[in-house]
Amino acid sequence: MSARQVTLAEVAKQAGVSLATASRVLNGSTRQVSEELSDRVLRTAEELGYVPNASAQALARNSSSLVGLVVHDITDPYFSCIAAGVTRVAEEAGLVVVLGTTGRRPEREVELLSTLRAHRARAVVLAGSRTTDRAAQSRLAAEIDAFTEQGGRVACVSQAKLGTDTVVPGNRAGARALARSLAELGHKRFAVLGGPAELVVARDRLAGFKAGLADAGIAPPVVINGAFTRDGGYEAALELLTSKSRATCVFAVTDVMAMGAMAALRERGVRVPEDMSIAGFDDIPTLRDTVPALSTVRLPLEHMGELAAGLVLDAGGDEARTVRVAGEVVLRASTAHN
Amino acid sequence: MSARQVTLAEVAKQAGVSLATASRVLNGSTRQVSEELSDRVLRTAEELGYVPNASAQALARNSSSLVGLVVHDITDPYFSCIAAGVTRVAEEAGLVVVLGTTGRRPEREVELLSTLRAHRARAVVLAGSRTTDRAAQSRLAAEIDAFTEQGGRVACVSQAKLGTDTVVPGNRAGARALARSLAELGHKRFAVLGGPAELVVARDRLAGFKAGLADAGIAPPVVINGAFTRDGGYEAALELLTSKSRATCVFAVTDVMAMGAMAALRERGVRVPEDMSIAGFDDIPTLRDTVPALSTVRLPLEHMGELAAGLVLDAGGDEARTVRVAGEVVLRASTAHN
DNA sequence: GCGTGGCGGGAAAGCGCTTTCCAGCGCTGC
DNA sequence: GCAGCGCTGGAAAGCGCTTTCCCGCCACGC
Repeated sequence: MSARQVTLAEVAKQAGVSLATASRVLNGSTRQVSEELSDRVLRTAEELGYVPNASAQALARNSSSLVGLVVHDITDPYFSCIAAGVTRVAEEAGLVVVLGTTGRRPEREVELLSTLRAHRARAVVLAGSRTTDRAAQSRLAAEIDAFTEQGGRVACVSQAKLGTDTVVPGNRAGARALARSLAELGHKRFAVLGGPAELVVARDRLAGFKAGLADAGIAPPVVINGAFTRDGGYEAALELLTSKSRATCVFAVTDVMAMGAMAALRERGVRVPEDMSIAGFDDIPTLRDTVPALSTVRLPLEHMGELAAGLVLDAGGDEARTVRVAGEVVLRASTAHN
Repeated sequence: MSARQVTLAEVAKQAGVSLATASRVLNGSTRQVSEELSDRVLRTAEELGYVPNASAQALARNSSSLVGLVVHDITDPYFSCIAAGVTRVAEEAGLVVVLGTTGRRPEREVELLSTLRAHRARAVVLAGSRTTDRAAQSRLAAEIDAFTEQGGRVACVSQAKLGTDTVVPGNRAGARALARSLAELGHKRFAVLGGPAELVVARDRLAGFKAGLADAGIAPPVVINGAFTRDGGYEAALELLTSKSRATCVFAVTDVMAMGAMAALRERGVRVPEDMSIAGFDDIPTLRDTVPALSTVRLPLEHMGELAAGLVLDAGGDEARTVRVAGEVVLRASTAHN
């Protein structure tokens, strides 16, 4: 146990070259090394099972191979899809992904960013949805500044007015298009199961949906806010049912909430789509096999993760770049004509 | 941009103390520092926005705060649940989780382990399912040895004869109990949608299921192997249907495969559970709202992640420890009396 | 023949921290 | 009164690497 790790110095000594030469061979510096020495070093390194000490490299180079990924909840398929995209790109670039979960606590996001700064992470992707809480936002902004000051790059997925690179899904436009499509099905009275009022994503989707209804000349929807989770959707749907609303179609601002809502409807004997149509947002792959199949707005989540990682990994200028990603309305069995 | 990072030396100088003292104050060494100096250091550190350089600390202490987590596919809810458990425990312990995904390629697992070794990760949780491929296993074993040699700890989730700490779900026992429960429903002819033959988890579940059927005096099931994914389940179910098997109940070795299978059945007009009962394994939370609700064997996935992280984080002896986790049969609407 | 420049190799100075070792000092015990 | 001890503070030696700087060597041109 605990045999000491093989160091570059040992490799160099064994190969009969200097530390500098060994280093140059084993990490591909700009400097040339004669083939003979190079071979010798490579061979000894192999024999000894040399693995460079990443901390030492990071220290000497003043830059690490870490990329941060901050999500609210990795079990939420929305985030795990994005995470998959980010890790794929990062791993291809030979980088290592550090996963941080916030449990939706803004202060945790700040902590994580600070930890990542301590590790001199090269970049970080913030996949959490921004809030409108001013205090939290400004602390976060300060951390982000500190992080970029230090030479790290930051990208956000979803709305962010933080001056960072951003991948922006078409929340507003997608929800608006969805509303119009649903209106075309003949529905006149709508309800929306919204997320927490301070979540920008939730607000955008709600606003977009309202706009779409307005486009179609339909009265504004009943809005019920719940947590941004399956249970939030469940509770909100129950509330909707007890409210005696006469809505015939309900839009849950995420697929996950829609699942909860459908469970609630089912329990109360409300049939989908016969008694009530329901639509979600995101088009979570794992949920595509549900019955009735959920109408939704498809977002290329994994691709969004890739895009964010791409933004954050190529140097880019000082300009904050924004990549827009469109949502595509997908009507399935959970919404019917009315 | 790129303002130089505040170092301990600057803090020390500013506070008028030595480097040693500053270090002692800011990281809580065993040594005492007078309250006066301590306060001064703390205050200056705060003022300057000092954040210790994790790489330098890791180098000096020869141990980092990184914990590796290796999974096949983070979008698979099985893994994302485990990941959630691991990250929770790690974060509580003040550690940082490095996420690696293998895409089910054994060599990638080895690579990741080597990277984690380079980073002097303190520990790693391997959540991928072991295979029976001897070559791959031995390379992995070598990497694991190298890792532990260097002082790191390794834990596996699910079967592993690699001499590491392990969290073992009751795959065999769970599947066996499930088979008996299904037999009690009156089914006589069974089919199993198994995973790839070399996956230990898949084999165990299959073996357990067979044993359970034998217990009930029922003929062995038709077995169709497919990929360990939703699509694998879908394909396998199609194959089952075209095989003209007369099974009335099918067991998919994972919930995710069961979802694919149900989709296939639905497409072919086979009603669940009227025409065919179906059961899965894992009890993935995200899938609990599906209709018909899936009968399955519940595994406390998130808790398993916590257990694995726990094993790998408390020092423990040299003994490889094993924690067994029981599966609990949960019959729901997808299985009916026959 | 000698200055020049390019090139491969090595010595050594860091990178930012931890930790050992030593110095000084105020107490205690005889 | 003094040796001895415990305690706090600082100097300095690393930790394992990268990279600058320098040196010697070998064409080459005049």
